[in-house]
Amino acid sequence: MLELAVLGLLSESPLHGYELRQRLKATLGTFRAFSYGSLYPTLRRMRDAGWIAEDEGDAEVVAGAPPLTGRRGKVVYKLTAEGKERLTELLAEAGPSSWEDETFGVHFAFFSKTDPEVRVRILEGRRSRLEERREGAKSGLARTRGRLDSYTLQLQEHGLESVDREVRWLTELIETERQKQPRPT
Amino acid sequence: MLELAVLGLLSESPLHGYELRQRLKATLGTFRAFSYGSLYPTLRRMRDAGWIAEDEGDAEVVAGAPPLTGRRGKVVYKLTAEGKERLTELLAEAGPSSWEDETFGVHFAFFSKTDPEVRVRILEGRRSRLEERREGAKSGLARTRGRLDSYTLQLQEHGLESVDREVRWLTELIETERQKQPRPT
DNA sequence: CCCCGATGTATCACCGCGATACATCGCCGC
DNA sequence: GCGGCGATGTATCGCGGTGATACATCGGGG
Repeated sequence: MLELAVLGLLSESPLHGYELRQRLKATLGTFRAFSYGSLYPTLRRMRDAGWIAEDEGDAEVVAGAPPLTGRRGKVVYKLTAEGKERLTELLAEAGPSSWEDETFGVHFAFFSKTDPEVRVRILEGRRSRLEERREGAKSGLARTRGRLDSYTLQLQEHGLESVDREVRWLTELIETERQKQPRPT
Repeated sequence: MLELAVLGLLSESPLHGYELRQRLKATLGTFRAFSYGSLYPTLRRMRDAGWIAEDEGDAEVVAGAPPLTGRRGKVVYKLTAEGKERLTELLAEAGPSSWEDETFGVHFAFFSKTDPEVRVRILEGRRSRLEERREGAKSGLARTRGRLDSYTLQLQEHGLESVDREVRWLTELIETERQKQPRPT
């Protein structure tokens, strides 16, 4: 969810749309881009909801000559108090929604702001989710193996390996987290 | 794109929505699911466009007693002549749209129906796309390395490895294709 | 005999994408 | 000195896909 990412980035420093998008790319890497087509509407939505506000200060930079076409100046956003609360809330979210393909990466990117215990729960949830998926695909594959042409088969197998690889990655991460958190219970 | 997948599956045998979805899962594996929320609207759209038609034959199975709530019986779809043409057209598509993350897998799943030369072009296009992405992410990473916290960094690196892995997979596939197609030019 | 899980069709609100438009700024080359 | 071009910057639109939800039927096992 874009909302979390925006909140997370703004919690470090005020930014405007363009910068936000740059940071998004730098933070999420190959994993996800987030186009302007979703950024700007989201920004508006969040401003209306009160999580973020337009930061006066250098908004007037270009405010002299060109009021043509209805003034389009740089708009800097910053986190409000409610926004900070909302961020805390979202970071604490450890349910199924934080395990999904699209969401997990965003959560992970802001793990340094997340409670250690929540971190482990998200990691484990994600892993079970992937394991389920893997088992489902495996048994499905076993059932239909003969009937599939070689390309379909290769796609399945490559997919399976990808999932497997992520499971191993997660397992390592969980291990590391546990060492940092000797005995949580 | 769902359209291609539906066309591809129906080209083998007539199916109704539920079966279609099962086949979709079996064909695409972990790669993609396609929910009913997109399947049914797409089916309707395609029927209106004339690519597919409702197959009379066992549509009347339950047609006796329960006309309550506006009869909801099993609807079997089959490919029309125009649909067959459309399928051919889509299979020949080797432009950027066939290299995208979401699209590529679908194209690949139906590679056995695709012209060998087109196969190679799609594979190569996909590979360049991924290589670009990898280089972009790499240089971005190099630029911001110090400033990133360890989680963000790990996310980036895992993503990079995933991309790299797919590139290698594609390279093998291209190799294999070339051996089947000794000298195309 | 009843309930439950599989089969089956359908809709809705929401989200994010890609294309597109438009405007300004700074710098490089001619 | 000036013209163009790439980076910076904000914004909208249509579309396709998702997840939740609703509802109905059927077969089989407790």
